[in-house]
Amino acid sequence: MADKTISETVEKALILLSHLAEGGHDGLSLGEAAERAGISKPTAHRLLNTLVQQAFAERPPYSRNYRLGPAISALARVGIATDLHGERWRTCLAEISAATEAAAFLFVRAGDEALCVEADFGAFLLPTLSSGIGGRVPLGLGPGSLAILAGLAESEADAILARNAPRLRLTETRTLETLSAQVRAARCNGYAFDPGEILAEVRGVAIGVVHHGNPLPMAVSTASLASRLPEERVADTCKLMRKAVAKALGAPSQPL
Amino acid sequence: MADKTISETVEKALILLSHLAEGGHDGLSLGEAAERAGISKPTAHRLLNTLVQQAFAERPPYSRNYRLGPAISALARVGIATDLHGERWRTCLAEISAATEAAAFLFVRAGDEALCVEADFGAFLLPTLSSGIGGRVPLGLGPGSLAILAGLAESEADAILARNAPRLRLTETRTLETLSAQVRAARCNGYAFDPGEILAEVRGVAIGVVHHGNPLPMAVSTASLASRLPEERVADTCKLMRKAVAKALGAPSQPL
DNA sequence: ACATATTATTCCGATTATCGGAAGATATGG
DNA sequence: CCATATCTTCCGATAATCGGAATAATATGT
Repeated sequence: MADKTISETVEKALILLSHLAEGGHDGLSLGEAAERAGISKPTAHRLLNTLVQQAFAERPPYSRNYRLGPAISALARVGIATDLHGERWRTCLAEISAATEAAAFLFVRAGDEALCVEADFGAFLLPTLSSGIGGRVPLGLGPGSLAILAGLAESEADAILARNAPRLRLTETRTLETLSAQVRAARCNGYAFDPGEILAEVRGVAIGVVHHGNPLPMAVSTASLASRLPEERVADTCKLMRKAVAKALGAPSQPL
Repeated sequence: MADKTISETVEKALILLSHLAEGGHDGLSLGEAAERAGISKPTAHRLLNTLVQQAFAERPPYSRNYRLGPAISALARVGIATDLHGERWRTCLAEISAATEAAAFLFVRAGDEALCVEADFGAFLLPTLSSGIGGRVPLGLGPGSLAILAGLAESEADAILARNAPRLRLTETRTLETLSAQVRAARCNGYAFDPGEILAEVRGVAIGVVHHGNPLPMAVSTASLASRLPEERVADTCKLMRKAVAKALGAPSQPL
């Protein structure tokens, strides 16, 4: 269905690999992994074994699951040490921060949380959910989280929201249902907006990072004082963010 | 030829991916990548495109090369933040350090260098080549480097030695040829030994990390004062290191 | 600016690996 | 110890893969 210049088998293996990250230290069982990746169990089995053989995955001694392996760790250490993409994201965030007079953040999904891996507070120090690089937020809290959820399958997003429920600061007017609706809205708008719901007077906008049409489990978000981000400027802010992210990713512009 | 439970296509793609790390920021051209991975150019082209489509690779805007992509960076950040394997390696190094009364290090290959990603100096502060976590050594200098080279194809190892020649402290008795011979010896012995050649009075032993029979571009090494590591204890030290590494990797013991 | 060499990309038919249902094995829990 | 769930292996029909050769795009030298 997709391009003819693409190997479907490898595509499945890579999807499987991406999903393995969600299992964290304990990994995923064969069935879980197969289901999340949308492939049959025998096929998943063969592909996972291939990943294991090449050390991209491994099986914890105490269980029959699969988790990310030493080869990924090696790539990770090298990637971090050589600052593989950090500089480009920092540039991206700096642009956004400068143009919007807001703090800008890059989140990546880590299991059921969003992990802040880059941040640019610009000239203004704001209280934020993640409080900067290394900070974590349960998926469902704040616009960055919502934008990441919007990139996932709806059933998966809802499952995560349910698991994170205790940490999502739910109230009478803020329920799992309203959050799920916000995720759907984000999916359809292409951005997530928090009008000061979580931290009073702090507004945020976030967009998911899309690479070649596939949503990555990453999001770029901004946070600013409500007075600095009137609703009518949200659309403009988004356009600006999308442009900056597209530049960071290279040529292929962000869709929507 | 190999196991029937393994996908050859995916195997090739993963090998390709591993080799992409060697290109650093500039990446590798199609031809280079295909050659290093040992596959034909059309196939490499298709597989690399698949990697690009899934964001595991990307093409720098200014060249036609391929390099590691945002998805790898994302996995990397998550892996580091959740300390995916760090704890196990630290335990491994601590065991080695305690048992041998020597400093212990974990190196991973980063292009033409070895990058120290974990270190345990034990009770003794020694001068070392990499001087600890984050330190870099050109491949060819020190036992850890040699052990990594020993895990590569001979032609590739020699090519790296040649490129690194200016940094390898060559002398009349220490030439590219003797180094190449040391790599071959390490490949056949299963360990690399430095009898104080680089830093006087500092001896080191290193073994490559092997996962399911495939050498990973990683090595565990020790460094201690010459008086503490007489030649006759080298074999024992190696056995001990191999056992510790096998434990760190899970069940499958280190061969040789 | 043109010609040439190099490298990347597309095409396509023969080959071969892949896919997934069903059967068998292994672990888990009562 | 048996029942249940999950994982793993088997195997033939199917469909994707492979790589040589042709073509296109880019880099290099004059």
